[in-house]
Amino acid sequence: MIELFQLEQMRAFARYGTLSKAAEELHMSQPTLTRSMQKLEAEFGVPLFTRRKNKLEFNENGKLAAEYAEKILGETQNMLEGVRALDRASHTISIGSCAPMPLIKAVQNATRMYPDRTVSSEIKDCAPLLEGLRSGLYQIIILPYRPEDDTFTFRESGTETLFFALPPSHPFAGRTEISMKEMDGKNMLLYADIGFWSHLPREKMPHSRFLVQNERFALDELVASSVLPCFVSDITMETDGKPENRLIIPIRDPEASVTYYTVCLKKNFSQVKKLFL
Amino acid sequence: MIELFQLEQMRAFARYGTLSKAAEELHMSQPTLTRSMQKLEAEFGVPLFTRRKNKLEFNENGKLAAEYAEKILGETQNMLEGVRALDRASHTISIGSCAPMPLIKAVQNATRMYPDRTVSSEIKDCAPLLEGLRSGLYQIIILPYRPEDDTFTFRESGTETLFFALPPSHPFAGRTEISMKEMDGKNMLLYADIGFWSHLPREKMPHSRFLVQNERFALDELVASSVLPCFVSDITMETDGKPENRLIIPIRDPEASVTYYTVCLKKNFSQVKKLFL
DNA sequence: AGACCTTACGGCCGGCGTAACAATA
DNA sequence: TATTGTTACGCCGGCCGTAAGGTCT
Repeated sequence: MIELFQLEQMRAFARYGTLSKAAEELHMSQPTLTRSMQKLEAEFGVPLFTRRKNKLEFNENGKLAAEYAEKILGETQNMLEGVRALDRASHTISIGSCAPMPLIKAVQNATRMYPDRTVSSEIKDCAPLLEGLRSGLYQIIILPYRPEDDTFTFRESGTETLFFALPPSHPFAGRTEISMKEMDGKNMLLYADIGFWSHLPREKMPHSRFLVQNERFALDELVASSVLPCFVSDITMETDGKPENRLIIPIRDPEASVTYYTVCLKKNFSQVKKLFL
Repeated sequence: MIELFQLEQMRAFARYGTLSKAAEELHMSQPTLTRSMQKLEAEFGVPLFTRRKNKLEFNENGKLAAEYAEKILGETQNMLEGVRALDRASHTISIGSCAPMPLIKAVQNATRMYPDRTVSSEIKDCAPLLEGLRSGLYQIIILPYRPEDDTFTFRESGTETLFFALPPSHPFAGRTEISMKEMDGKNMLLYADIGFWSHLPREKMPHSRFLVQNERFALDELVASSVLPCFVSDITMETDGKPENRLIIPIRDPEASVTYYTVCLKKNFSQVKKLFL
């Protein structure tokens, strides 16, 4: 029976041109390779080589065989990688979210429910989240709205409400409510990784400029040491506390308050129901 | 390293459901198969089976691996068959012809020139001959006209002229020449395997009915024992002789005389030039 | 002389089958 | 009790590397 190792030897010969070189690359003795190729030829039952006294070359049969060998070895590699990837995926819980705050809770929950699995997570816009859920990239995703598609199962999983955090010196500091339109044109501090939240201010406050901070630390420093307004939410305040010297003013726009939904494929619900808070 | 034999064992297990059955089918002991699958699993580095005390089953990894195995083994089979087919083709000279008479000479010549090769031949219409030549199905073909395409090399290789063979009692028996149109409506004996020749009478004599004989013997018998006209050619008369009690009358139509051309792919000419008469 | 392929020889390891054991239905 | 899968054990064959031989550049 032909074996993969022989095909690998044949490939090495095809690549390096001589048995000597190939044997060296394969870390085996050259006579061993000679015998192995003879055996391979015998298994095919047709000549694969032209033999001149001290020169071995593929004939047409051999060239064709080598092409097939390349393909078969490639497919074998695919098999190994594919199966290992599947195994890995089955030990990983992958969570996608539209925003960071609900994700934190979801990851905590997943880690508690499946302590022996790896939990990976990422923040994306809603469209790629839905696509990723369909393709199996995520086991569950967190959206800021109810999904319509009935291939999904979902459950409400909390709300988040946005506020302006203004310095006491701000003209609007005394207000009980502010609309985003009123704040349009005012420059603001903004944290980079806020998922779908990043769309809202840019849409409603097109004349404002947002000083986007990639580092949490940098943002906190600037909030503390500047009078630039920024956003907070009820959840960030619950976890990180209210910023010092800031007044928290509700936002009138209804979009400032969202309900999150944890979503999975209906067919996978039984496997992932423990992930639903 | 994973070996094909292991993939075959895996496939057998996938097909027969238990190691015992699979081992039996593979003509090996069952403990051997147990060990082999353990080793395979180790080589993947991930579990492929769920083990209950006396039940072995594929898990999801194993199912995926088995799919790949199927594919790889199939490709291996293709390799064997493909290479063997190529080898066989390289030992075979395949000749296609539009008509039987020039083919006889061509086959004789090929057998003489390449006594160690198998010569295979077939009669087809011109279109499939040209296609077959392009696709490598034939090394050379014989056409009744010069090919135009300049990827071909050709050489004139004889002519063939058709005649009517009439019984002495036939009204036209005294003529020195007859056109096919004059014979239209008269029923005739016709041999089946005459290649492109079979088109000509049907075209020029649409009102005649042709009593097609598949057997050479039957045709000869009928020619001898009936007064039905039939066709002969200069070549058939050269090899088989003139039919008894028949008058050979030339056909006026120019299509009754053709020149044959032996054709090969230009790029193959050096390999097959010995086949050109 | 150096590079290359093939054949000869002897050691050794890996895989095989038998046997024994454990669990299930 | 019959079937199935796993482990233990000892044997044997096949594969390997070394060595030697022959050919070509």
